[in-house]
Amino acid sequence: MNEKSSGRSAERVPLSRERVLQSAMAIADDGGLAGLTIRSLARSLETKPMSLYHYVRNKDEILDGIVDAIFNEIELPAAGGEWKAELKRRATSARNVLRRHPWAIALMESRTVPGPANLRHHDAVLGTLRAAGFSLALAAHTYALLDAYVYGSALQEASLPFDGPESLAEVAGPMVEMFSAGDYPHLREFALQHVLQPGYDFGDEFDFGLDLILDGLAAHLPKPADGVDAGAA
Amino acid sequence: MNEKSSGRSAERVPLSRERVLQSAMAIADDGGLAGLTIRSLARSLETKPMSLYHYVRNKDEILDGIVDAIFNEIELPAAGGEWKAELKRRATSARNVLRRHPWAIALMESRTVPGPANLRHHDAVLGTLRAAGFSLALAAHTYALLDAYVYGSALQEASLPFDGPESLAEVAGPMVEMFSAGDYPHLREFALQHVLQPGYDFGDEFDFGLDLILDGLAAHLPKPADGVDAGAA
DNA sequence: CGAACATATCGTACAAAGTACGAGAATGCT
DNA sequence: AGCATTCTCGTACTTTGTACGATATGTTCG
Repeated sequence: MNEKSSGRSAERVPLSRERVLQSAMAIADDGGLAGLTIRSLARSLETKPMSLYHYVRNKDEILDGIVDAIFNEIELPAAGGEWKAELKRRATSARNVLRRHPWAIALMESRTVPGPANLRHHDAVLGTLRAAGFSLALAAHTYALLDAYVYGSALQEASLPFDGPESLAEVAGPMVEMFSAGDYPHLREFALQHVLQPGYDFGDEFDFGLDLILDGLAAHLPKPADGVDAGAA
Repeated sequence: MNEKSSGRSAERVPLSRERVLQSAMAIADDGGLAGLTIRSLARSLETKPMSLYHYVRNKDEILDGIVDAIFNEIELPAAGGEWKAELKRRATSARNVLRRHPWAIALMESRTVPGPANLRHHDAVLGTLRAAGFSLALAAHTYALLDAYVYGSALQEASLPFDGPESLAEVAGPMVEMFSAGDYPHLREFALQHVLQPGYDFGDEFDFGLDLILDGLAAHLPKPADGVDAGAA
């Protein structure tokens, strides 16, 4: 009746590259990148460090892998849809993903080899833009601008010393006092009169910028051609 | 006639926190963050690892220190100047600094305690905005948007697998072939028809976005009041 | 001048990390 | 059953940050 030693061993899911990457993400999610070590990863998979090396070449490959997994979580824009709505959806999704996995931002800089999910992603966005009539040049501008904004926003949020509107006061209060000496008058005003006011949430800033950018881009499109008909030619 | 042992020892500049940080930046500049270790730092200062600990508490303090040094290199906007020009100057300067020190971007995310240069910087930008008539709310939006864009652009450039328009071809050529299989058709078109065309330089994308953002912001200002005179109240 | 103290240097050593090497166990195929 | 392939992991080496405490180098005061 026994298969190997204990009945428990039967339910032991076999190791796999997928499981390794999944576990790695889970660890990074709640311990930061620093908490992700080969040893901690092995522990969480109930195995030993060196066993992992059968599924990944080295730690860098794990990092590349989880960065690409991130791209898989971001919603792709639909090629047929209205470009502004599609881009907004995609940007918002990307931003939410990066909020959920703040460690990914730091990784993006160091991992220069794009994975398949990353490529698929870029391709879909370009497809949406081209279908909407963006020239190649404008598509390039758009892509650079939007992505910079999304990543930059994520970077900003990740480097804030607080996590949400609640914990803001805990940090900002003491901080304001520190520079009540007279340095940083504008910063002081800004903190006291705006940021620390009830209802302020830094997270809300994202939409303002996103809309401003999308509207600005719309103005660069040759002809919306959404009048009933322009008589044309 | 001898002072200590050899005449050479006289010209040995004494260690100091400044020199430690300076050396750290130099090492990071040409070896990346990974090249910056306590030992490599000590070597470059011609001393021994443990000697550094008299000037900094630990490595984290070094990292905080060089991040703040980065902010010192960014041009501050003048409070009196025309806001758009001032913001553009500052954004361009920040972007250039981050290009020169790409490692700084990765650090920004992890270092959550702002240094004095960082604070001074924020204060100056806010001052410029307020002087130009930005409400606190609009100033917050502006700051978030512009910084996100600048940092995001830097992040993008840092994660490119090439360094300039020249080395682009070396990397992109093989890459395009890799997905000539039929996947990523838009990416392929984009690369072949646009990015790989002579004259394309990703670095040029920055200005497009910056101008778009600044123009968009201008539209949010209550009244330029730059007509000869508005009769006013 | 010398003793006492402060400041700065650094030798030694340890813990935590990535991973090379190769032995052993498990599994599949004929 | 026997062999080959695949997977597991024990051991050990290297690189890192840095704790601890010893030395050396001024500085001050009697």
